Amino acid sequence: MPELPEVETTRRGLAPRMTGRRIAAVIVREPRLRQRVPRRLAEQATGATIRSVDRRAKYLLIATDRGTLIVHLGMSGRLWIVDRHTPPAAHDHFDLVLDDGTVIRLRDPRRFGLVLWQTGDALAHPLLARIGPEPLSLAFGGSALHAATRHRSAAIKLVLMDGHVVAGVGNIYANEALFRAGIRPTTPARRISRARCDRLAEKVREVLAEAIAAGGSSLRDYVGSDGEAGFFQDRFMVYGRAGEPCLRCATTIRELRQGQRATFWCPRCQR
DNA sequence: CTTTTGACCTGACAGC
DNA sequence: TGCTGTCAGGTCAAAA
Repeated sequence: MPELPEVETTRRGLAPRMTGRRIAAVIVREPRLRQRVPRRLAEQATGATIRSVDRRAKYLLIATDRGTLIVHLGMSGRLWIVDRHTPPAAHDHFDLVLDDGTVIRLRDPRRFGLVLWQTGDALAHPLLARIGPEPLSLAFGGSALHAATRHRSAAIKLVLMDGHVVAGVGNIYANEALFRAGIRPTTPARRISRARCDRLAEKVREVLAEAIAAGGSSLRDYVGSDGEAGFFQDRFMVYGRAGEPCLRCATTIRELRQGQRATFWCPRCQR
């Protein structure tokens, strides 16, 4: 379900409701996520006071005075606020109950998500330590992208989706950024000039920022932490539009497979 | 080191 | 209606 804009939308919805609150209870109904939910999570986290709710790539970092709860939504996860009397439904694997009665609930049918606990520096966790620069930070730009791609013969779209090159660019926004940059997704990464790296990095930032401003994209059942749907899906130029006319030049949008993921592109606008 | 492939898991949907 | 096959927003480990 969620790419970076959806995770950021979730973070923004949760942060004001969670910051400063104490964790009153931790309920694990199904520990078998991508990694097993730590057995001692409840005893470690209960009673901790939440300092902040942050994001690194697509990981949510709920920092407390005792350690950090690391949550990833995988493909189908969603983290939202429910009334404390809402009975858990199917796939509601995890609840965080706060001292004011707020319940933060994780629903994840496919169980590709994660709930982990890390004491000390959360960013030192093995899953986070080697992630590339945040796309919306100053550390990412044409210069960084150019440097990271010089020895990569793989297709630019695959490299863009490699979290060690740049954090959090998933399938939808990789497709959309490449369209905006006018770059063919199959181009070997090392063949992209510095000028085009500048342009591509700029378009990655632009499309992510626009999607965050729109509250993310609501596909299938995704909604934000407050239950509101995002609406960026209405602005897709290529994603999911195979066979339809390009919104810029009317050429038929094409589809191919790269790394077992669907790629959509306009053969005229992207070269 | 990089690249490629398969694995994890459930639900929705198309086609028969 | 039910079966089968395919696909889905992510990421990692293993093999080449």
